[in-house]
Amino acid sequence: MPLALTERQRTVLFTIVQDYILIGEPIGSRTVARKSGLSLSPATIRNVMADLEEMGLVAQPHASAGRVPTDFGYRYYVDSLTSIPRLQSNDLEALTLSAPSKFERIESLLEQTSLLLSQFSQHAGLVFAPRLPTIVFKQINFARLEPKKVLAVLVSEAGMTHTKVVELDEDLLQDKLTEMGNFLNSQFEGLSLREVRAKVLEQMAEEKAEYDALLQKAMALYEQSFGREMDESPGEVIVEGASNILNSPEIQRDIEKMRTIFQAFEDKGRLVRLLDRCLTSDGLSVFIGEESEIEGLDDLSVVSQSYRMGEGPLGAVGIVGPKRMEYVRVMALVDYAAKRLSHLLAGEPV
Amino acid sequence: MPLALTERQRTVLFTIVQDYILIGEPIGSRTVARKSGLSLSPATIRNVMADLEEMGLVAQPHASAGRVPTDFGYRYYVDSLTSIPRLQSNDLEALTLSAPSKFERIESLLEQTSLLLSQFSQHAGLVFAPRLPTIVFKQINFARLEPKKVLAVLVSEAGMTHTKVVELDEDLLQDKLTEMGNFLNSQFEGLSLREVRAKVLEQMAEEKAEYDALLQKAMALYEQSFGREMDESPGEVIVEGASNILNSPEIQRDIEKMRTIFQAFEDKGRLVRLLDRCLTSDGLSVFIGEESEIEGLDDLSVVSQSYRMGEGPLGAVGIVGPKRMEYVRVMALVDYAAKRLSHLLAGEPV
DNA sequence: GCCTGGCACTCTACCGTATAGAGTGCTAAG
DNA sequence: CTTAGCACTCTATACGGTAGAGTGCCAGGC
Repeated sequence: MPLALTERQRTVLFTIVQDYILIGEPIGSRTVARKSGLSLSPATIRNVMADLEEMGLVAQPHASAGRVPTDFGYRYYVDSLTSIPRLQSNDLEALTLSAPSKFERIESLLEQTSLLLSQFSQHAGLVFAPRLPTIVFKQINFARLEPKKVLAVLVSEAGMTHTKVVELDEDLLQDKLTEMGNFLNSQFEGLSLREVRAKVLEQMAEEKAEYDALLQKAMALYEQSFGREMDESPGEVIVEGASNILNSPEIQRDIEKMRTIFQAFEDKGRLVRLLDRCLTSDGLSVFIGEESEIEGLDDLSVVSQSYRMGEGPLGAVGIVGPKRMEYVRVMALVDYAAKRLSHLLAGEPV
Repeated sequence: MPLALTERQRTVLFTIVQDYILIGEPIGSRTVARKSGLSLSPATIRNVMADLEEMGLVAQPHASAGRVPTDFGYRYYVDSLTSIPRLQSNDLEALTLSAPSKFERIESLLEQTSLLLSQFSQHAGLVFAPRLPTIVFKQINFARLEPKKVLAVLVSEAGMTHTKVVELDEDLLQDKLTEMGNFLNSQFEGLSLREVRAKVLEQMAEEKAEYDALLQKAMALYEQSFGREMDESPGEVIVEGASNILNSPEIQRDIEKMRTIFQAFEDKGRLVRLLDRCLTSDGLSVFIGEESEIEGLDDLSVVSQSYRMGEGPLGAVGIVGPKRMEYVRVMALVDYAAKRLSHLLAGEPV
């Protein structure tokens, strides 16, 4: 049910939301009367506000205070934005100046993106690194660290590396390892790791005779290094500017809440659950309060957008801040950052 | 000047320090009289305390409060420990149960170590990853990402990888790149990156004719990827459990201080400066308050110890917490973690 | 000469009260 | 339907008084 509001009710609601985002204190009828442009008296506004409260869109912290938007109120406000906001020209200018236009390490590019988001929004920046199954195989190398102990290094198309130390039953010399690497490279280049995995399992199930022993072992070695990893790997999250959370007064009041929030930021495994929800929705996602379903973030909002390389989405970028964040600006920032990141990864100029 | 205290003064000071660490509130003469074992009256203790105050070892928050140790007081206390404390048996037991005894990725081993330190100390855990010049060359590989764009992947003896995207003047095919990698591997294996660098510069200065063109290019490619990096690279720091800082009441009172602390944790570049000081001292280091000379950590203490692989120290582990941390236990924890890490890296059983 | 009990003093933390201010809901009149 | 007016409620702030903890100092005792 889309919940129909009259024009007047919408205006009052939006005035409350926008002013509360700006001021941070409950908004009274007097203020709304002045700022809404409705030329109505505070008394009339009060009646409208009572209606909005009954619908669950606003609430009062205590009996004689002004109104504050509820989660539902924010949701209605955000849903009313018909298109993804564009950046203001001053933001755009500042961003083109300070955002990186090339990179030497993809990991630091992701980190810089997170940092940039946090600096421009004054909230916490969030970047989900590409997850193992979605990345595209470029090259694999093995290095013999000790007898029977090998380091597998996988390079993705985007230029990220993933490593794993593997213990072997037999001791393989570096020459053999290099040969195995070359073989795997010839077989797998350009496939996603999901596809690689399927191919490996298929080959291993087939007649052993088809390949010679070494190549069979190469397959097994790959499976041992990255095959299983794919199911378990929690994925990486890069959080920057978490301390900005301390700026918002509603958090400052409650130390216990602060602790929970910082713990949530530290527990990457928990955060990653957001990634899936963002990737499936395949657009700009806004999670208000408990909508994120992440323990500890129930007093915050998350805005995120996926970035891509080639066909599929790789990961996502986002901003975490208080529920009274400037949604319009933050949404524009996140969307811009995701698009820019996608371009950079594809090697296109920005 | 070693500052000579009478036996009685030492006892009173230590009682104040230990009790304040335990309780967190200013300690009065009455309490000291009871707990010090000195069988003196509070009045006498008060005289001793006045002496200690004059020497700058203790202070009163306000005129009619008990005494609190000053930074200097903590320093005297820590310096009085003649040897590095050993772990209590219950800690040792719990640690052997929950500490990892093998690892699949060195990066996650470092992370787990940081996490372990934070969990056992209830403060923030700190791990400085090995820095570029100190690591030992194992293997290098090049992957051609796009025309004229190559990813260099360096594997260290310990099994860490370092990557860099390099833009080339000419387009080199993967075959050539592989050949270049093999050549560099044959030249450099087992050298520290500092030594590698010296060798590269030396070779490049020599007669160009000595090597053929490709190998000359290989040297240049190495220099371009990791040569310069060595001077600039800020080094990596892994902080876990920063939210534990919120446990200490003296921090909770001052939101502004909290923000500064969290910002310090986020600014890895600033933290890394501690590493140098810890490596040069080459033992267990304790920085009390401003001694760390890190902006934002002036109300905290840092305990750290270096870990090693082979001859030289690689990096350091540590704990950051309030000045009234349990120094004895924390020092034992940090020392144990560093030793254990060194063993694991060397492939020895623990 | 050192130690100790006693005492006056100081400072904080806490509690209750009073007050100003903001904002509401309701009612009655335009 | 709108609005002015009014009584009511709740918060935040300031103020004063009190209990408690701890100190410094002094005078007397071992």
